[in-house]
Amino acid sequence: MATIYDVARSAGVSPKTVSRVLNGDAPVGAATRTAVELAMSALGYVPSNAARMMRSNKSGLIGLITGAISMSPEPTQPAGLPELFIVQGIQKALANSGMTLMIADTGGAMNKAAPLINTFLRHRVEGLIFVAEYHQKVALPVISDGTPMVLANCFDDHGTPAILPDDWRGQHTLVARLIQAGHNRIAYLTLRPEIAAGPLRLDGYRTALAEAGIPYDPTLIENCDLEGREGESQLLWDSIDRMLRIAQPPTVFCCGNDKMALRVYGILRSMGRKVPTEVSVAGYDNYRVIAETLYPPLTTVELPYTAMGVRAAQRLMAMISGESREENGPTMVAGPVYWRDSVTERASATVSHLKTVREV
Amino acid sequence: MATIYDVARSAGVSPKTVSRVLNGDAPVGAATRTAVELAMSALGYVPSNAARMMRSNKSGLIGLITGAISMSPEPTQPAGLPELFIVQGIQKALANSGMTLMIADTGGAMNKAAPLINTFLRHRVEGLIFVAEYHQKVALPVISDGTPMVLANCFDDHGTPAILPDDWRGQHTLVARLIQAGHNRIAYLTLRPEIAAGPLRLDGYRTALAEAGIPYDPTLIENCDLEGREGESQLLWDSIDRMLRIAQPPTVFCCGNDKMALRVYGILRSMGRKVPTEVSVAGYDNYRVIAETLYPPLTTVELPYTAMGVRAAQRLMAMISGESREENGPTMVAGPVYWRDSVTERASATVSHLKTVREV
DNA sequence: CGATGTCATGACACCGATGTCATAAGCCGC
DNA sequence: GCGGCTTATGACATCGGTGTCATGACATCG
Repeated sequence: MATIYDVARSAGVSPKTVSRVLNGDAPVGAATRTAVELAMSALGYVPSNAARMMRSNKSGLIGLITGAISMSPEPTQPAGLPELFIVQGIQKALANSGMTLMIADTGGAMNKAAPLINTFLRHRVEGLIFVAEYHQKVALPVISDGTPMVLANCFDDHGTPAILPDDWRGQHTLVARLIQAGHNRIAYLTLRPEIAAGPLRLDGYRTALAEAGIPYDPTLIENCDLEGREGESQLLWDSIDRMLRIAQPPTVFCCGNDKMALRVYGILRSMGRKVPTEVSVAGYDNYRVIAETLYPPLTTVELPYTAMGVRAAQRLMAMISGESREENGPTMVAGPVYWRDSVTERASATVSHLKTVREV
Repeated sequence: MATIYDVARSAGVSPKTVSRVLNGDAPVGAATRTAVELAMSALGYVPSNAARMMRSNKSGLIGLITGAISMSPEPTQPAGLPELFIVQGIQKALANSGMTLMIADTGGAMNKAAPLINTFLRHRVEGLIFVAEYHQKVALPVISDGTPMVLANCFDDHGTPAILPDDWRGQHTLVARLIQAGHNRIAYLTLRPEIAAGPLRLDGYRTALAEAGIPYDPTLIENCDLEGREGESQLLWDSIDRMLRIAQPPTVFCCGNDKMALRVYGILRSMGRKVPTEVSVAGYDNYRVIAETLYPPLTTVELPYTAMGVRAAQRLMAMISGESREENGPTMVAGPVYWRDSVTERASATVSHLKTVREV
C-alpha cells in the first residue's frame, strides 16, 4: 500500500505538501496540486486512518453493540428485526455526520458485551450505542474513561442516557381510537408481564377505558404469550372461544403483537368468524411483513424503532460535541397508530377521516 | 486516555516492558509483571489499535457492505432479513478469528458503495464482503490494491468470488418430494422472471417433473409477483380461482415465496377450501416468522442465508491467509426442504419418514 | 575458570500521517 | 529600496505502540 511518502517522491514534493492537497488546509500552487493528484491516483494512494488518528486523536468511529444480529435462541421470534430498524435509524442519523459506524454483536450472550466494548475502546470510538432486542433493563460494565454511551430500547441503573418506546402511550392511543370507532367491549390478549412493555401497555389500555367511562372487565384479558413455547395457538383458541361465548362478547381483539394477530386471524376464520365484519382485530408493532400482507391489512401501533435509532444517534452526537453531556433521564418515543381495515367502525362512530393515519 | 508511557512511568519500567506484558511475547519478571498490571488497571489503560496498526500493518478488521440495513423503498418487502441472516452467518464464522467486523450501509443506493469501500480501505481492512438483499448481479468498483473481496448473494462480471443460493436445486428438491408424496398436478405461482432466482427455480421445477415423467403443463404456471405493487392479492385470487376450475385441478400450490404462501392461505380459506386437507401449499425461503407461525405450518425450502454467510466468511479468511487467492467460480449453497403440515401425503405415497426434515 | 547461553530489561528507530515553525519568493505601500 | 505581508513549500518533531539490538546479571557446561 502506497504511503504519503511514495506520493511525495513521485510528485517531487514534500510529504507535507501532499497532506495539504489532501486536507486543503493551506494554499497549494495549481501546478503542484495537479502533480500531486496525478501521483495519488497513479499509485492508488489511500490515506491511512490509523496514522491520521495518531495525531488527531479523532477516530471518526461510533461503536454499536447489538445482540440480535446473531441467531436468537428461539428462531420463531422475529428476532433481529427491531434492532435492525433501530440500526437503520442510527445509520440514517449518522449518514451525514462523517462518522463511520462499527457494529459488533454479542452473539446473544450479554457477557460478551464487555470484551466488545473493550475492542471499541481500543479503536478509540468517539461514542457507543447499545441496542437491545426488546424493551428491557440491562447491566453493562461501567465505562471508566469518558467515552459517551447511549442505550437504545433498554435502560440501566446508572442513569445512562436511554431511548425507549412509549408503550403506555401507544396502547392508550390505540384503545382510545377503538373506543372512538364505537367499540366498547375490547378484549386484550396480552404479552407476558415479565416483558417491560407488558404492564405499561396494559396500563395504557386501562387508562383509555377509564377515560371513556368504560368499566374494566378482567374477563376480557388473557395472557396468551407463552414465550414461543408450544401450545400458544391452543391457548389463543381457548381464550378467544371463551370470550366469544360470554354474554357481551368483545367486538375487537387487541393482540400483544402482530404475530399474535396473525394467529388470531387464522383462528377466527377457522371458527367461521369473518374479519373484520363480525370481529375486529388489532395488533402492536406494525410489523409490516405481517400487518400489510394480511388480508385485511392489520390495524396496529408502530413501535417506532427507526425513530428511536435516530434519536439515539442524535443524543450521542450531542454528547460527543459536549452539548449535553449529562442531560439524564430516558427519552420516550411514541409511535403512531396505523388504522387499517381489520377494525370496523361501528354505529354512531364518525371517524372516517382516520383511515390510514400516518403521523411520523 | 492513558498511554503506554504513562503506564511505564507509573510502574517504573520502560514502555517496551509494558508492551511485553501486554503481548506476552517475551519473558517478564513476576514482580515487574504485577507492578505493570497494577499500573494498567489503576490508570484504566486501553491500548490504541491505531498505534499498534502503524507498525504491524494488521488492522484485524473485516469490512462488510450491505444495502438493507437501511430502509428498502418498498416497506412491504421482508427487507433486510436475508442480509441480516447472512450477516449472522458471517459473524458466527468470524467470531473466533480475532477479526472485528465493520459494517457499513449503502442506504439502498448502489452508488454509495464506492465511498464506503474507500472508507474501509482507509481503515486498512484485511478483507471485504459485499452482501446483496436478493440473488442478483452487481457492478462494484474494482479494488485496485490487493484487498480480497467476496460477494454474498450476488455476483459480478469480473469473476469476483461469490457465494450464491442454489435456487435450481432447492426448487428441484421440493418438487421431487411433492411428487414422492403423491402429488402430480403441481401449480407454481412464480416470482417475476427478472429476479435471478425466478428462471433458476422454474427450471428446477420443470426438471423435477420431467424426471418423474410428468408432463409440463403451462396452465399450472402463473407469475403472481407484481414487485409489491397493488393488485397482487387480486392476481393471486384470479390465478388460483382459474386453476381450481380446470379439469384436473392442482393438488398443491407451490408459491414463489413464503409471503405469497401466506396470502394463498387466506385466499383458499376465503374460498372455503381447507388447507391442507383439500389443497396443499408450499412456499420458498423458510421465512420463519411466516412459515412457523402459520397454521398449519408451511412446507418450504430454506434459503440458506446463514450458511451462505458462513461460507463467505470462510472463503474470505482463506483468501486473506493466502490459501486460495484465486480459486474462482461461485460457491453454490443449497438449503434443505422443511416438510411441514401444509402438504398432505396422497394415496400410495409412503414418505412418512420425511416429517420435518432438517438437513443443515 | 572462561566460554556460552538464557533471562530480564532498556535504548532507539520506525510505522504514516499532521502540527509547528522556518524559509524563500513575490507583491505592496511609503 | 526597505520593512511588512501573503503565498508556497519544506524540515522536523510528534502521536503510541512494537521490532531490533544491546546490555548486564546469572546459570550452565566442559
